Amino acid sequence: MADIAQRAGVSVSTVSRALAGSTLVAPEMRRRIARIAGDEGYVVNQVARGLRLQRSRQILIILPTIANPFFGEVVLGVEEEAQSRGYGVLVGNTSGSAERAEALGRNLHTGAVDGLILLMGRIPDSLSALAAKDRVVAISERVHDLDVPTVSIDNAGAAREATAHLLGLGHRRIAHIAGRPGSNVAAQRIAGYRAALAAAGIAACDGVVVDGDFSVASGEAAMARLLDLPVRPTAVFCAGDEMAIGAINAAHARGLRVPADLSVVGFDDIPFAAAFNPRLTTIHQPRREMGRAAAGLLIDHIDDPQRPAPSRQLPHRLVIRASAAALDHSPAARPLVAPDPAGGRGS
Amino acid sequence: MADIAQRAGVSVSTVSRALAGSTLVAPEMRRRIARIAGDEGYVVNQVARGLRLQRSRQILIILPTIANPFFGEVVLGVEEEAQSRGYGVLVGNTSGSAERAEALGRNLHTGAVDGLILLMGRIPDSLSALAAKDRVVAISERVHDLDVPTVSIDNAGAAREATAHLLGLGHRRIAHIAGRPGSNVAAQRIAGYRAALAAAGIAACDGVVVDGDFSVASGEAAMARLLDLPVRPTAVFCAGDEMAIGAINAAHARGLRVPADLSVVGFDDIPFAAAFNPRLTTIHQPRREMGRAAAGLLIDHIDDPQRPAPSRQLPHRLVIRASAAALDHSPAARPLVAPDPAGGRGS
DNA sequence: AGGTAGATTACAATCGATTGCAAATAACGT
DNA sequence: ACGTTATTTGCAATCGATTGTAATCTACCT
Repeated sequence: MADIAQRAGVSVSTVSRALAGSTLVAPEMRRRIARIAGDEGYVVNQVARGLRLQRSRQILIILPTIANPFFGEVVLGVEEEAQSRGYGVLVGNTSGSAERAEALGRNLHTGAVDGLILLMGRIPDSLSALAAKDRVVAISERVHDLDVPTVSIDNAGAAREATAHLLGLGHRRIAHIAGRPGSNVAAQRIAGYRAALAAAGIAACDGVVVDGDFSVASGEAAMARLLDLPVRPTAVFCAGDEMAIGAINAAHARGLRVPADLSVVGFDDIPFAAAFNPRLTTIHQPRREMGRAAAGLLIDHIDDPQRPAPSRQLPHRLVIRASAAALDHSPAARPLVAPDPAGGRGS
Repeated sequence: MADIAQRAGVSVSTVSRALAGSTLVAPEMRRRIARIAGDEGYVVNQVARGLRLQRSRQILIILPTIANPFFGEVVLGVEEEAQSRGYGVLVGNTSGSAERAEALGRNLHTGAVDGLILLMGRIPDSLSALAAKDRVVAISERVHDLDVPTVSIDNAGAAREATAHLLGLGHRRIAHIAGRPGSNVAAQRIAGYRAALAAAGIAACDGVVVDGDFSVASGEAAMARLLDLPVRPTAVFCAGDEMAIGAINAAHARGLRVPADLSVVGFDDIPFAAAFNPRLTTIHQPRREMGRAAAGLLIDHIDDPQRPAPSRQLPHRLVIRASAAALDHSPAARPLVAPDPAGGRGS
């Protein structure tokens, strides 16, 4: 910038004002400076600017792993909203490391970013202190039991709806493969599942809940355990699509057909849910909208710290595809080991 | 920091040195300052620090979309290496917007980050100038025809291997669903596919190439076109797993069984490749290693700008699973519209 | 011609760290 | 007791911007 100032024969303050489009600098001079800056390939140093202004116009999304397909579109939504309001978005991956989460969170204190969006429920205590403060909003998972504004869906209601769908198809022995113990949303989905069974007057002992951790492998393992039960469930509601996929694969491995022998309902409607075979019946979360809403809340609050960010709940939707079907009461149904007429499955 | 200095009755320079662990400050004083800093909950302002030192110890990964499952583990690899060398990692999503890509790239100039890792081949011209410079490495896709150090696999060789696998299973009419036109890796994979056919003495006209764009939908559309051909291919090699999944779904929609009626080989070995039904035979890319290697190259170069970063090629691996099988020569095979004995597919 | 409002531009402080060099203090030998 | 060296600490400049206030300049009015 000093370069440009010298070139234009003015002081750096004038250059700064000219580049900022201030009316305090003569229009002709403004054009001249803009031209020189262009020629020089000058770009303002955001670090210096950030130091002076004490803000970066950047927000940071912290998530456990970028590999989780649920997050992709959430990030997109955040970016749409942020961009339209002049903010940039960065994504930080903790890989489950508390240390890394802490390092990322520090970016808020150090002025590198103006706000934080958390896509995880478990955060190190050092971050709690931070999150309790300000300029932080969460998506999907409530952060511990902190009072962080959260954008989510009605997880219990959605789980109730998913289970009711299965009940409506005639199923009575409906199992549940739950999310990671300790997760808030996992608990809410269990509660919704139980509520639906109770509302249908089904005894608790006919409902079976097995814990998973949202991964394909955990769904497979959980399903294997369910299939070993003396009296096998005819349907299973999974707290995540990956676990539903794992469950279906486990059923296939036993020669069971989905949905003919076993109905499966997932949760999240991840991008692959519609491409999987069979196509997954699942609860759709408005991921992009959730991202937008969270970014909106956060930026509102950054731009006007007076206004506290409220929590928001967005509508979900049951998407009926092909992995859950009406219960077949014929005696041939539900064989212990189903024949596999297609012959092409598994290996 | 001034606070701490006052509290400890020393100057800020002493505090700075104490916190940096300099031997120039008395051990006792160092402990005292560390304690006070801890009590105050002080964290150094990285923006100010970055301005003074002209480096941030952060690197930025720029990718087209975080939703692409290929990238997840690459990012993990980058993070592992970066963390072990004292660098932080941020991820920037362009969503295909050149404007956003440019804004992200500027972070290098402005000192917000010390280096860039590009996971995309197409970058705006404004970024080209930048990329041509320094402190930039690419993964997988070569950047335009710029001389940016690149970490990749032997795409042509891998494609040749995949096609040879199909040839080895007895297939002769092998189609190819290619990646996005203009993509470097797509072109290399086409070349490898052609080379394999040529080496097997198969006339070019028996090879059919249809363009896709790496998405599930494009694979589905491409396969539909291939199945409309007067003489249908018995196998297809897809330049990406998502397209392979789309192709398989298109085949199912026509009542064809995979691999009984159609063999499919993918590319990338994305996380879902093993969970899909049928499990995908595909080329595995060492994603995590690629991330590590790229980060290593970049940081080597940042830490010692003398040393130019070389390109590196990592080994790939053909993973044989269940989506490709030996060609069935029986007359019943390859019906125009296959019966669907399982009855549970599609909807 | 003198004065003044209005338009431009420059000066200098500031953001929060780091660091070379000078200054102060302590320890020690003679 | 004094000079010398070793150890600590402080001063002040620096990184690259922004901005309140002062200074300068222009032009116009009387």
